[in-house]
Amino acid sequence: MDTKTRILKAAEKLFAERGFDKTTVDAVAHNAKVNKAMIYYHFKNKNHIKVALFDKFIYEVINLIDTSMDELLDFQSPQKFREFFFHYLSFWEQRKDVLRIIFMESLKKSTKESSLFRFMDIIIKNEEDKIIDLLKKRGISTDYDKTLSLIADFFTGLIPLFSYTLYKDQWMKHYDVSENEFKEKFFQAFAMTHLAYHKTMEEQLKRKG
Amino acid sequence: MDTKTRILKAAEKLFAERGFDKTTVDAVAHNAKVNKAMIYYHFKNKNHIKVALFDKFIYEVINLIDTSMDELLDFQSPQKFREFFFHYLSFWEQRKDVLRIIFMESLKKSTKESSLFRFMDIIIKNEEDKIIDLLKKRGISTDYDKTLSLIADFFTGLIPLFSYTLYKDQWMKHYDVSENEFKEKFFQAFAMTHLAYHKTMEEQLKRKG
Amino acid sequence: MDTKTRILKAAEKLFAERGFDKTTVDAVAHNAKVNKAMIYYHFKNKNHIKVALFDKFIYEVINLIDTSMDELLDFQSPQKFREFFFHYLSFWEQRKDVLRIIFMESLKKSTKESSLFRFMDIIIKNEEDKIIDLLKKRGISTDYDKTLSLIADFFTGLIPLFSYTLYKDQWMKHYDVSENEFKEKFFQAFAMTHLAYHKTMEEQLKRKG
Amino acid sequence: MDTKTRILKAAEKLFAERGFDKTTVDAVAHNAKVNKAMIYYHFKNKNHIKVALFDKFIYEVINLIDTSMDELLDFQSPQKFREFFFHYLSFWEQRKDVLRIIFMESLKKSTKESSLFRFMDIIIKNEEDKIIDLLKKRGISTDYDKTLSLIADFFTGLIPLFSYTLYKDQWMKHYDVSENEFKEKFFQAFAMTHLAYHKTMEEQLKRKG
DNA sequence: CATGAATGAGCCTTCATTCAT
DNA sequence: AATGAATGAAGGCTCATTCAT
Repeated sequence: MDTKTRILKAAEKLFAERGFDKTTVDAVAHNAKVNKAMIYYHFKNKNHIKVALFDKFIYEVINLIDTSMDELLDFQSPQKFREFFFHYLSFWEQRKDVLRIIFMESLKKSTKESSLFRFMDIIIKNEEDKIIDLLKKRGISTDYDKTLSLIADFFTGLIPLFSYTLYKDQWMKHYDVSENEFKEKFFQAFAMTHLAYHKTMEEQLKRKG
Repeated sequence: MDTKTRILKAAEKLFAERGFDKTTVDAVAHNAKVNKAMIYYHFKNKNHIKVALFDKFIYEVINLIDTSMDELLDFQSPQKFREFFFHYLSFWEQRKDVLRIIFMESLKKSTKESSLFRFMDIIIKNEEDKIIDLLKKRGISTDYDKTLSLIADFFTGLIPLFSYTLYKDQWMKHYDVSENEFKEKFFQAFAMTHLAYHKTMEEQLKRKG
Repeated sequence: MDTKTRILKAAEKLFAERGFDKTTVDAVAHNAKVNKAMIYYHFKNKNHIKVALFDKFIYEVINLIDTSMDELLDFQSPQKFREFFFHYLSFWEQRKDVLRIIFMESLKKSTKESSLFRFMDIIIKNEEDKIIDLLKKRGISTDYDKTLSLIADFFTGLIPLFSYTLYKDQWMKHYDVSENEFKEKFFQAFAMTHLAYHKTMEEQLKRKG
Repeated sequence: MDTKTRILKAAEKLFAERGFDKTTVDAVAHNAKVNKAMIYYHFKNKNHIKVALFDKFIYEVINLIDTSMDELLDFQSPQKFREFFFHYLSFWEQRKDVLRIIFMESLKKSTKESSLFRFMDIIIKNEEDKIIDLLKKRGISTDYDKTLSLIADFFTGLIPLFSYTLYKDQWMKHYDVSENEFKEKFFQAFAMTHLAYHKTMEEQLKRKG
């Protein structure tokens, strides 16, 4: 693994652990087994490590969508949706550290970091496209409220999903729940809520023609 | 306003703005128009300001529940639920700065801060009690899955609600949506999802007896 | 001596010794027997120490002029001129360290430091005023070339004087000349050159009426 | 232009601009469009670049004297002196960057750099020789005060000349004087002062026999 | 000759915390 | 309760110099 990658790996780990501001460049260097000056050889400054981390993440998200998300979205078949859901979840679980950093940074009122919206946009846009395709295929109207859909996807779809990923460990420990039970019941809750939204939407559209 | 309160106010504002770690004690002192040493007269150290902030918040949450949340929860009457929802929301919007800080801190993997769970517990416990009361009053079984309920309340109820509060400004700006439209549609989305969960639950229990 | 003064004294000494850029804030702190952080308590940054130094110097120059330079300029009486000259010189010799710093900094092409001109202006302006007074008193025309006078005062009056002050030690050592001989002969040289200029000027003006 | 020359050119430019200490080897490398390590291939260290620069300069000064300063010094003919003066000046103006560096460095109290004296010596020595030749040719005594002559040449001859060169740009800008006026009047001032010295000297010697 | 990467020491600046009054 | 000054320990960043290729 080359120096730059080692630095990014270490930074990701430490930023997620302690937060960006509490992580020292020294610590990153040490953790990456790299001379501190090397960090400034590869990155303009501490902030730029974060930027690089986020850029790389966005790139991976785009890749995920391009390579493995074809035809996966099917609310009709419970079995297929289940598969898709857990596959999707596992991707975010693998990137939970970057997710964590993005959320931490996006929570600062003073943030100029728009990475949260940058990648949320990508995902939602993709989902929207899929849904419109689906509706068209089934001969259903696509004349739905885009803003409502956006809000629902963001706050009742993605946010719960990411929160699950980010608070999973703390949650299991605090409520003394096993991973399997947690996973299974979160899926049930998610299906009962966000999925309910998609079904309601579809029915409304069907009635329209 | 006395010194201690001024310090807490300033800290709340700045922590929310820049994050706890990026906020200097100097800045807090300056913003509170207080000599820096006074901060150490009133608080053991920087971390204790945060602790005091969180404690005060928990206290307020308990107060909210004790004083103004009687009989408000009624999923049967849409009008009443609507009222309750916005009343409830306005409380969180008033405390959004502390909420922001709590979430930021709770996202750190290394956090020993349990404030998020501390106050989530209070709210969920309260809601549970209300629901059980309601079920009993209607003669419905109270034999529901506690863990599932907890998960649903946490991830599909409170988390979307708080996220709405915390990302509201960024959201409106990024998607160029007016506050009224945003508010109204968020309510719709929330009703379609989390409320759907409560209804499904109730029906299941009714069948049980 | 208070902290701020100690810092300035130490900075003056070290900047003159090693140059501004080669002097570390650590060294200043150490030399002033002050905690390094105190420097940043009293001065915004390293550069501001220099600024404060220069400002103080300008202030002293103004003071010198206001308090002790009345009626001293008299090219007619060799004895009086001699006295004046050495008195004047001794002032600059006392401030040679700041002078040295000002010259070093002003030599940088990229300098935004105008301190050299700031204080040269003050001195030249003062000298001009004196000369005009003198000429008027003697009923001589004051219609002389201001720019020429400025150039002459600057490059053949002040610059040699300051250079003498600044290179004195190196000079004596390099050419193995005693202080007395050096002083005396520099005076002779100065009298033969810059004084010659003043005399030539006066004669020309006399002829004009 | 070969690498070594490019490095020297870049160093000269940057040292003059920012000062030796404020110039980084990186900047020199970048400016010379040379890999940083190449600098250490050609020069022992940063300081040696300066040394090389000064050595080259001394060499050029010697060359100047050897090739183009024969019989130029003639205080008798104003026209000839004028020509000589501006020719001489133009040489220094071409080397103003090195001159600037030499002066900056020589001003440091702690300097071990003797380059200023090294090249001043060469020039003064040369001038002295010329003058002695001249005096002999005219049958005038050569029994003059060497130290006085040295001091006069240094502080009222060369120093004003170099100062003119080094402060020219700042001066013109600060006092809003055109280059032509500045040049012409500086010559006048110089003639009235330093030239006056030479004339006085000669007269004194003539009287001696 | 040439280059990209590496290194250790050090520099300016900041910060949480304390002290004397 | 209040304040200005002080302190030690970092923290981010830079720099001269070197190495491997």
